[in-house]
Amino acid sequence: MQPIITRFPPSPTGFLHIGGARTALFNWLFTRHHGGRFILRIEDTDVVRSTEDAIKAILDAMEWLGLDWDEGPYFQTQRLAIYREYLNRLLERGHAYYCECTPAALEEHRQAALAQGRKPKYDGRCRDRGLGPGPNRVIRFRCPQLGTTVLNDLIKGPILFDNAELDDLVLERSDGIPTYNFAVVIDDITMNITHVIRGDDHVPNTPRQILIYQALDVPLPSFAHVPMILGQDRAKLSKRHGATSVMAYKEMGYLPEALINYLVRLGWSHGDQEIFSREELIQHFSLENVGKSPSVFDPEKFIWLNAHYLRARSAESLVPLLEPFLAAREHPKKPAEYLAKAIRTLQPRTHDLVEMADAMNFYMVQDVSYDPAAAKKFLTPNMIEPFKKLIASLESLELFNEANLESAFHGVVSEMGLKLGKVAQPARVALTGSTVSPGLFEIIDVLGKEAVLRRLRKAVEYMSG
RNA sequence: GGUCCCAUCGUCUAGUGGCCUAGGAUAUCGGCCUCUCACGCCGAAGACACGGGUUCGAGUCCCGUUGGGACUACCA
Repeated sequence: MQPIITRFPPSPTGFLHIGGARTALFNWLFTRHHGGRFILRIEDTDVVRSTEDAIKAILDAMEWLGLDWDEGPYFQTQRLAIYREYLNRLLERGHAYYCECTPAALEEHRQAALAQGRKPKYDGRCRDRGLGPGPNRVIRFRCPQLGTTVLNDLIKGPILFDNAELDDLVLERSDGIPTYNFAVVIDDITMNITHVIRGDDHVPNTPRQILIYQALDVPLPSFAHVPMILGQDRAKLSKRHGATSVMAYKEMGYLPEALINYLVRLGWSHGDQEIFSREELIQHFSLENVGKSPSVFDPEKFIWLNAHYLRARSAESLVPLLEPFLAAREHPKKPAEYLAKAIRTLQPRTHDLVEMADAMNFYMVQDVSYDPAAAKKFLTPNMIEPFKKLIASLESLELFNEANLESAFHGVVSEMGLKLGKVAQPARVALTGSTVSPGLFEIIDVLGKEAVLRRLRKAVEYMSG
């Protein structure tokens, strides 16, 4: 059995988006599962729209997601000689021909056909003129007009196309650069690609590509077309659906393992399992379990997964990931140990790193500012006495740990004949400025004796003033 | 318009003719836990688009209808 070789061929005309990332992921998983080779190929034949920035952005995103490749990146614009060679073979065998129709004339034809309700396809007027090379001439593929072409799709099953529906597509532009449909075939042939796994928006292209394989008399790879990812309006996911770039999610505080897990479950399943480690994914992934229908991108489920992975990670590993977000909020640097301890209290309470960085605020500042409503409700003069007792009790504590803190609190509370809640909320406001926070004793433990006493005294001052 | 694809809770999905009184997840709602908020746990509500066949039996197979989507470039 021949080794499996797949490829991911983004065109560098923009960032790596969610749909492309899932296609890359499926290719990667399929390849890793079978122990094959995964090739990265940059399809930059659209020289007008391709940019260096986009190439870098795509590579960065692949790296962030942990989708490593075994070969490449190859660039199509560096392979022009190869395309030329295959083009000559096609020309020699009469499978291709020169055409001198101008884009303007073609466009006019299209419009006319559309206006009359006819199918807008190239009419083949240069087909048999026996034209040779010349300025402003393109090379077209001589498409068989009879018969049917069958695409045996691994996901969708057999799909039949009537060749009469196809027209003579352009293989090489007038500037000598091949078009996508030609370059992709030649690359897949010369790179020995065994499985072409791509979005099903490519299905209509496939019969034309198959015809080129046949004209060249080379064997076909296997094709697998995965359904689209749609936005919430059920249209193909695009910029207008909000964030669609992979790296935008990094900036929004998402974890790569969450994106991977979310994306893989869009179209693929393994029974009822929702959470997968990368190893499990490689172990279980197969094309047979890829569904046929498109799926809607659901930010709510994605955020749930992200929160899950945020909780699953060690607090220590989160420190370097969170630091840029903290720095963006202009907090001074704190020791990693302190940050990890603080992060641990926030892990079950936040869904992403942005939320976490915001929630970190009271751990990062010198003095907290009170939420006005919270202060008004809880920092009332009747709390002065309990707070003073609390301060005295905490001051005398040798070991400032959660257990001792808890008994110190309970001591004060019962002495005053109060419920813990009566003191806890005011203390929370005093320490964090807010009525919502991690557990009181966790906070105190992280903040440390000095900061806690300082904030409690400030609160007493506030209540007295 | 033409060609092609698709169709199970709002969303992601399990289901490959009897195990389905249709399962899980998320979101929603209720309860428990509790120093607040989360987490966690328990529970509720919620789907086989419709119509014909085939079959002893259909969510599962076939046909049609409807609905949605993709493509229709010297973009990829």
